[in-house]
Amino acid sequence: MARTASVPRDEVLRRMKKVFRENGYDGASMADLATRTGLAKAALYHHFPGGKESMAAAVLDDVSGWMKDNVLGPLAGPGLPREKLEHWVEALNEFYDGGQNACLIGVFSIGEAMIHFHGRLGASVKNLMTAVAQVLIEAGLPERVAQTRAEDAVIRIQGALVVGRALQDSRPFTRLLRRLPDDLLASA
Amino acid sequence: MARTASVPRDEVLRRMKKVFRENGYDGASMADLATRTGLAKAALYHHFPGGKESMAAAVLDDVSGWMKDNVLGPLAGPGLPREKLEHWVEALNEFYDGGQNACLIGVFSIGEAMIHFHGRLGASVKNLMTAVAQVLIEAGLPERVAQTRAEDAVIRIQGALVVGRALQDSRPFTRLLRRLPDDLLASA
DNA sequence: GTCTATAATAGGATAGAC
DNA sequence: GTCTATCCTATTATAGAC
Repeated sequence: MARTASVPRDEVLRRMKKVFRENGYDGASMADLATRTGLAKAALYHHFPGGKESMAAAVLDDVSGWMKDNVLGPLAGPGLPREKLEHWVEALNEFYDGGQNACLIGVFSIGEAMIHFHGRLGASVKNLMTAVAQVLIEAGLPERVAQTRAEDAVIRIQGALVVGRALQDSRPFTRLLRRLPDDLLASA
Repeated sequence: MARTASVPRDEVLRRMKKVFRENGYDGASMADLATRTGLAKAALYHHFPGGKESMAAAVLDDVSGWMKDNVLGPLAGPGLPREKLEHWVEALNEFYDGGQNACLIGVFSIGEAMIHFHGRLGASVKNLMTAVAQVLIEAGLPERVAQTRAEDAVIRIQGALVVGRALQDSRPFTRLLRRLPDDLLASA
């Protein structure tokens, strides 16, 4: 499993993730993935014998790990609610590159990818909503309000990414992130 | 242009729209489109000589027409702001079948479709945001607030469709529609 | 581990009969 | 207007040398 080659596995995953985000699952061809990772198709199959599906799964695993380390962990960890939410939106801004990157949850929820991955996509959404709601409960909001707002936050993030792509304008996303902590913490 | 055949053009467009919504542009194959419309591939090419791209364009035209008749027109027409917004969410509920149908704006904003249609997608989003903002201005909200809320409404609709798909649960969308008019008209 | 070459299949598009 | 049959390219995937 040790990888000492020219393109480290992390970088391969990073580049594949970019291809999937831009083209979706059905729109991402092995030729794309090979060219953009800098590896020949056969080399990709060496690392991911399951083909495109296992490449997408590996990318999702990588994203899940990042989310656990940079979002779910910090949200569940110590700190003031507001500070944790501020840290969260900063992490989101980085992850989605200010709204320029699509989210794989949206992109993989149609076509062939939906068949393979809908379970994981739903779980990711649920985990995030639960983690955000928990922070809002810590902040003193009633559970029901916390859950409604957490759902609304995830909805808005996904929606802002879609609208931003359609308009080719990252401002809806950055505007959203700026007011999200205040909106979430407003008195009930 | 008169069409007297077994499957009328409107029905063909309806079925193609369904295929594109479920599979995206890159994920919708000519074989799918042929099977699901009930026409042979060659018959589809007879009606849409431009191939898949012009089929998607025709579907987008059809949707634009529906939106103009059922959303943009009514929003710009006579009536109380609240009644127009209530009518709007009813139309959305019908159009997205209670959240079960994806929106082509989101689905076509990646891959090959993004290249062909990003202009139209952005225009659709802008038109809707403008129409909603105008109703809010009629309702007495300051222009800046109206625009912010209209953007937020479109963002939430798109986001609720994505989250609903990922969770395979239409409730986020129906919940959103229920509170949308109140949220939009709340005092500034 | 990586490559070139190639097999096997699916995809978009067309020809030509009816 | 619709069909069957076909073409050509792209696509997924593998073989086998290095």
